[in-house]
Amino acid sequence: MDLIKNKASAALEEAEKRPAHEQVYQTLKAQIMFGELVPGQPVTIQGLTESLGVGMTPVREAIRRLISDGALVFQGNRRVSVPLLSSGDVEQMIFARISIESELSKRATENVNSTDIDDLERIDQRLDGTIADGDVSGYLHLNHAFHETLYSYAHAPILSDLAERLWLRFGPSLRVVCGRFGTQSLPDRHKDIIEALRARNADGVARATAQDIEQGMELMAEALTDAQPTRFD
Amino acid sequence: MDLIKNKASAALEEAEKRPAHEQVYQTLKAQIMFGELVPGQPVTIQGLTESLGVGMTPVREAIRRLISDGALVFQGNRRVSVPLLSSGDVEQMIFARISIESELSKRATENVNSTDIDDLERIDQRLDGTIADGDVSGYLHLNHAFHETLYSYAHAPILSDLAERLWLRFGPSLRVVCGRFGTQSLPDRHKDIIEALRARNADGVARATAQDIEQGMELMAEALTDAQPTRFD
DNA sequence: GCGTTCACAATATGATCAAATTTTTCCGTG
DNA sequence: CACGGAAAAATTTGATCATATTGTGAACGC
Repeated sequence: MDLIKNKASAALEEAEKRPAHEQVYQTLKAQIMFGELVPGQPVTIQGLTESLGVGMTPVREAIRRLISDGALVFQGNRRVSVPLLSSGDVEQMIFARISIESELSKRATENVNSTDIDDLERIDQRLDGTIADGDVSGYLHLNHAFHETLYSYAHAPILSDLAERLWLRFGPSLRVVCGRFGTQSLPDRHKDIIEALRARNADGVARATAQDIEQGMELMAEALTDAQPTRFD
Repeated sequence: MDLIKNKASAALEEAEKRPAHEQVYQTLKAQIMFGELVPGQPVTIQGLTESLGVGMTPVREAIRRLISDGALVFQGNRRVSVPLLSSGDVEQMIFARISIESELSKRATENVNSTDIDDLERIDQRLDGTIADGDVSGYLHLNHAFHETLYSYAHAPILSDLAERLWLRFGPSLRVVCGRFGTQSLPDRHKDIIEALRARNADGVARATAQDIEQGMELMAEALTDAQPTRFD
């Protein structure tokens, strides 16, 4: 009897060399960060073993990692789900993101060469395309790529890791906001960032990054308090 | 009537009932944070299954969580070990710790009552005892307890989580520093923190916290560059 | 309503397979 | 004959799975 592989497992076949638990982790991470899972949605081990076509051990390990990342939450009674953010959570993330990511963009400015900036600009142009098309998924991927690429120039793995962890936390909720308001209402400061980068103006890059973050996160905070006026604590 | 359960036994049962993977995680976390494992030391799954007396699945899950925490590193070829910090790593952690933990102590100041401050002072007094006795292990535990308790007053779980993650990263290396120089050479600003807390001077608390962090981390940075003058990249 | 029972999902173990490191052996060279 | 290095065997460790056990929530009867 040959097992018919579904499309979810087909995505895994790309890098066949890596261990299964690593592949499951990367797959789930992308699904969470780019909002393919809805906040509050329960995540079951057995459901994933079936949809991903692997045993439960790799799935368990991936879920543990994502819980430590804050990308999933353990609901006490053996239940795991995608986190629902409170307005307090978002407020803390705004502070942390501005602190960490401003510094990352400042450090990136010290190290970039013009080729790097060109790469960044190309990503931003494609990003504009997704906004024009209303392509939410593409927008989320390219917006992340823009920031990740910028921060990679800082050569600061520990700070980058902290930033990545924060992105994982708000990914599902950001998707909800985009789904509600569309991509049109998501202004960004990427042009300012690129301009300041070309001028090698580190403080300007940091300031533009902080504004970019604040704009996006404030929008998310509003949408969340709007959607969940009451929370049961 | 045996239907009535008393609180103490219920709490005890709850502690006993924690799943094995959770217990393994907590055990390893403490061992790493308080320096019972040496930086660079390899960590094997089978070694832990024997020393902890549990199966490999709980051990694997705990290790995955700790890798996501940055408390353990995956060495490419399936090997896991306690991280060795470079001076660049320490420098990034200084920035991140000061950013996050200053904010936490600032927020804590807004929420504390005098009982909280008394608790903190009691911890600090016991901490002084361990310094006098040269009790490195006790020092590490109580120093952590002091900061964790202070930050818990901020009611900012996401920021606290980021801080905890950083503590896990430098725990093993801090232990090395203490082992080398003893506890005498570790000055802290805890008295300043408590004083500013009593005055409800949030900026003062934040400043004292930043100084406390900077002093400790700088000492660690010196000791590390001293111990590992050359690194092979 | 309350208590018991039932079904399902999660936890944990041991077995099995694969990969990597270490040790051993063998051959060639000085 | 001794030494060094490469190849191969052996051992150790990691990865995955199948299965048994346990706990949880829900349905049912009282």
